[in-house]
Order: sequence, then structure tokens, then C-alpha cells
Amino acid sequence: MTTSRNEKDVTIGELNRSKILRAAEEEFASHGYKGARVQQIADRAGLPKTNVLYYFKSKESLYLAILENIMRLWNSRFDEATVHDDPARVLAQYITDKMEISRSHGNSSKIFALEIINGAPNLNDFFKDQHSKWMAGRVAVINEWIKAGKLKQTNPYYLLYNIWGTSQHYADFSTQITELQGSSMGQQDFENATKNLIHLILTGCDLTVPAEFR
Amino acid sequence: MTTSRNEKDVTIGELNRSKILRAAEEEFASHGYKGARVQQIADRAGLPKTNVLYYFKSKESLYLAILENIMRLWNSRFDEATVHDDPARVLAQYITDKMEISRSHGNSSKIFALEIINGAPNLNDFFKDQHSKWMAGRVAVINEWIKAGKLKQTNPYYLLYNIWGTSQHYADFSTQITELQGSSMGQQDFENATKNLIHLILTGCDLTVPAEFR
DNA sequence: TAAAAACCTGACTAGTTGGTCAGGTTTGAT
DNA sequence: ATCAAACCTGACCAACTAGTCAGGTTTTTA
Repeated sequence: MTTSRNEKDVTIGELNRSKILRAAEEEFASHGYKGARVQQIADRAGLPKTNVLYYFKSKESLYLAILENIMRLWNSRFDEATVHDDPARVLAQYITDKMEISRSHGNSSKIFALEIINGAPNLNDFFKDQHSKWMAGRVAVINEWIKAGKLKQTNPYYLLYNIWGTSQHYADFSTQITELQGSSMGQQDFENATKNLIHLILTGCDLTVPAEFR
Repeated sequence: MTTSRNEKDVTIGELNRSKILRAAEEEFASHGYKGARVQQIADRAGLPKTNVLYYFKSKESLYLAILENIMRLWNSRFDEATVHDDPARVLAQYITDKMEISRSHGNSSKIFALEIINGAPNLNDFFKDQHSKWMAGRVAVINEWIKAGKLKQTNPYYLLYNIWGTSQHYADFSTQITELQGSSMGQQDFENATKNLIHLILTGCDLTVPAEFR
């Protein structure tokens, strides 16, 4: 038996990095960038503060690393949709994806929301530009659907804002929801909320909900 | 001519207080509670920092004063609705009110959102309790509407979350919206978005949009 | 007009925070 | 066994922040 690592082992560095990232996500999500404390992140990760700074040069670089991970979550099947696809299926799937992110990556959603509310001071121009281009592309597809008679006349921007606003709400306002309902939302609640939302958005667009999303 | 103030005059104290509150709203909205700097609030208000602390004992008491103002905004005509009212009109009006708050009190909406995302650390139990009771009352009315056949079977919680999520989005994500649309939303845009949202929510509930909200 | 109340502020302080540094130990390849 | 790379951390510090305080000025009241 050899003591050297094989490909499946994780080095202690990799383990600590992921510990730190997880701890930092919680801390940033519940206090914002300026409000987050490096010492608190270290405590959550069960490491001395100095060790956190050993893996991540600074609080800022740690935050940017997290932000980069979050951006990757934003990708979805909607990105490649074209006028030839069925709007009902594409939108229903997109809503499902967004709701799933709210459920399984609540802290990421919160950090993103905080970033935007604060005026996106840490999102670089590259991301903003990329995001604008993505939006322009999606708006174009929606407009083509309308022109092709596959979707009723509607404002594509508001349509997307409605999807974002509703699905984000379940992550960002989870505290309020828990308070008001008396308990936090479980897997089943999320499934119901997703179906509810798909029905709302699709009906609002005069679309029929595909059987597989009912 | 007398130099003493008559009833219409505002004392210098009242003027400064409102200057400070306005400045603090901006600062808290764009940096959160922990991230906000008293010095920065003073600069925005055009006053020395010591003067800010003269009017408000501490950063916390200033924040709480703002939070109290915000809570007053949350009142709406929906609060007194009963089963005898028309759900279509009540909901359309409620959506209109919410959208108007997003338009005219964007910073307040943002501060509220930040507070909730961070787990509502500064909202006292009295408010939470009051809010829960309000929610229970509204849920009851919606359920009565359903029982009376005035509204189709639907989950009252999700209905309200959908209204909140969508309307808040226009305030909280204003930065993103401006970025994506190339310009910020004006009065007319808000009116269109409001009509769009009323149509969406009401159609989703099988309700007809009342003529005065079209 | 005189006293009281309200308003103002520069200089200071105690506490907190992100980050450095030097001197360690452990791990892995050869 | 050796050596370099990776990992670890207590002690420390410079910068910043909310808040104090004492000694003012201005405004209002009687």
C-alpha cells in the first residue's frame, strides 16, 4: 500500500478550500460583502483566520471566487433555445431550473441578489456585457415566437422579470416565508410552488402547460 | 414682522432630520446595515458626522427610525378587504399599490429586502407577529373567496408570494433592469409593467381584469 | 434682554478589522 | 533519507469606525 495520493484522493488543500468556500457563502449571504467578517468565515470553517488568508489572498478574492461559482449556475437549457423550440416547454423548463436553484442554492441566490441590490459593484464589465448579450438573444427568440404565432403578443422583458422575481423570491425571502408559514419549505413545497408558477406564467401567455410539467 | 417661527415654518432641526433620513436611506440601501458608514451618511447630507450623531443617538437608532418609516408604507387597501369585496378589484389595486411603492420608494424596498435576506435581524418580534397575523387574515379572506366561488382554487400563499416577488423585483433589481434595457424605467414603463402584472396574476386566477385597470 | 433650549463641531478614543510576517510542521516525490 | 513544496499559525499592526465630550454659537421663550 502506497502513501502517495491516487487520482480519487483529495488533497488537504482542496478539502480546506471547499470548506472555506462553503463557510464564506453562508457568511456573505447573511451579512453582505462589507458586513461579512473573515474571522467569522474562519470560525464557520473550523480553521484559524490566518489559514483562510493562506488559501485566499484577501477577503475580496474569496468573494470573487464565490461570485464566479454563482455565475456558472445561471446557465440553463433556455440559453440555446431557438424559434423552432416549443415556447411552453422551454419556459416551463426554465422556470423549473430557476426554482431548483432557489431550492438547492439559496445562499448563492441571496449573494447574487445582494450584489444587484447594492448596484453590482463587484460584477465586472465582462459579465455585464455577457449578460446583456444573453438577454438580447433571449428577447429576440421570444419575439420570433410571437411573430411565428407560437406565443401571444407580450413584452419579453416583463415576461423574464416575472420569472426571475417569483423564483428568486423563494430563495431571497426564505426567512419571511418560514416566518409566515410557520415552517420552512421542503422539497414537496418547492415542487408545488414550481407547478403553481409554471401554470401562472404559461397561462398568462395563453400557453397550455405541457403534460410533463403538471 | 416677527422672527419666531409660525406653524408653517420648519425648524432647522426638522429640516436636518429629514436630510439625514434621506441620506441614510440611500446609504443603507446601497451598502446594507453593516456596510453603511455614518461618515458617508453625513457627507451625503452635507453635515459633519458629529451633527448626525447629535440628531440620532447611534447608527442603530437611525436605522430603526428608517425601518419604522418603511413599515408604514406596507399598509394598503388590501388590509381591510373582506369576502364581500370583488377579488379582481382588490388584487388589481394591491398590485398597483405594490408597484407604486417600487417606483417611488425604491430605496425603502431595497432596505426591506436586504433586511429579510439577512434574516431580519433588526425586525423585532412585535413586527413579525403583526405581519404573521396580517398574513393569516389575508389568507383567510382569499380562502373565503374560493369557498364563495368568487375565485378559483389556488394556494393563497403562493399567490401573495408571486405578487410580492414580481413587484419587488422592479425596485430591488433596478440596477440590473437598467443595465439590460439600456435605460432606467420611467413612469410610463412602470404603468405598462403594472398592467402587464395585473393581467398575469388575474388571468392566472381565472379572473377578468376590471376595466379601470386595463 | 436675559436665561434656557436647541443646535453645532473639532479633537479625541476605544474597539474592530483585514491583512502581514516570520518561523514553524507535514507531505510527497525521488 | 532528503529536500522542496505545501501547509500552518501566533503575534502583531496599520487603518478604519462608531461614538464621546467639552466648549462653543444660535434661536426661542418669557
